[in-house]
Amino acid sequence: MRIATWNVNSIRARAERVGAFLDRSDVDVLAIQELKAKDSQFPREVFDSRGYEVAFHGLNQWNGVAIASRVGLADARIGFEGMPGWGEDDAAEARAISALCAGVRVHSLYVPNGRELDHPHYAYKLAWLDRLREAVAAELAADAAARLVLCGDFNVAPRDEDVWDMAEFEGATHVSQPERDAFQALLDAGLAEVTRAHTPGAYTFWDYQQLRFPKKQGMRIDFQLASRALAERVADARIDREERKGKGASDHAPVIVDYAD
DNA sequence: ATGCCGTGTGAAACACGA
Repeated sequence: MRIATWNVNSIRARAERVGAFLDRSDVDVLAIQELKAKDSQFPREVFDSRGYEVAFHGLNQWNGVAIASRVGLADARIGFEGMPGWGEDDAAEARAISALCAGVRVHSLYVPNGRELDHPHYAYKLAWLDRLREAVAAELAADAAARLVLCGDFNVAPRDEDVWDMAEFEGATHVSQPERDAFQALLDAGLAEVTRAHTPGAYTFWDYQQLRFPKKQGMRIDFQLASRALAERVADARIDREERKGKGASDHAPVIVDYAD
């Protein structure tokens, strides 16, 4: 089974590109982040016309997540147990959705950005990651052999090599120790990051500003974290860097993993 | 060339991203 994760930065602006990606990439499941659309605005036809079932969750112009599958899509769940909210009303944001696809619990996650180290959004990000860890731990405690994968934009660069120049990130989010500790804690809960070993030195995101892509100044912040039972089935992984090229590209590239049946 | 920020809202300027 081939599973991809991709922060598309607007599903409406990227509808044609997403369709073209499905046509050429032969993915069975696509986890999508940053829809930037509410449910009523979601372009179902992109997926319907290609034989993909799709579950999506969008509340407004921010965030938004979806899962498309051509190998079955059942028991879609919005959010996760204990997911923190944000804002004055502490409302849940559209940052998590999961579904059962061919026996695998696939999560599509858009981890909060954090904004600045002293911003309330940073504390929100850390709490969000910690509650996610608890939810995963509970899921694996119930079934240690569960096949599950956390796909998404984690907004954390776990290692120094995951940014082009650490000097550019002094005092910045994404590389701070608490964020990296939170990411590691997710792994310690019983998950393995399965893309890095197959894509050494690669990035998944390049800022639109400052010519980051042609300068090869990117970040590795998009991952697939698989449970042990699924991680042992990984055959290959790649990052579709071509997708970042040209007019109308998302600032993130798709991250694709092949799992043996 | 991969090329100097993009998307949504709403109709100018701002929120948000990382």
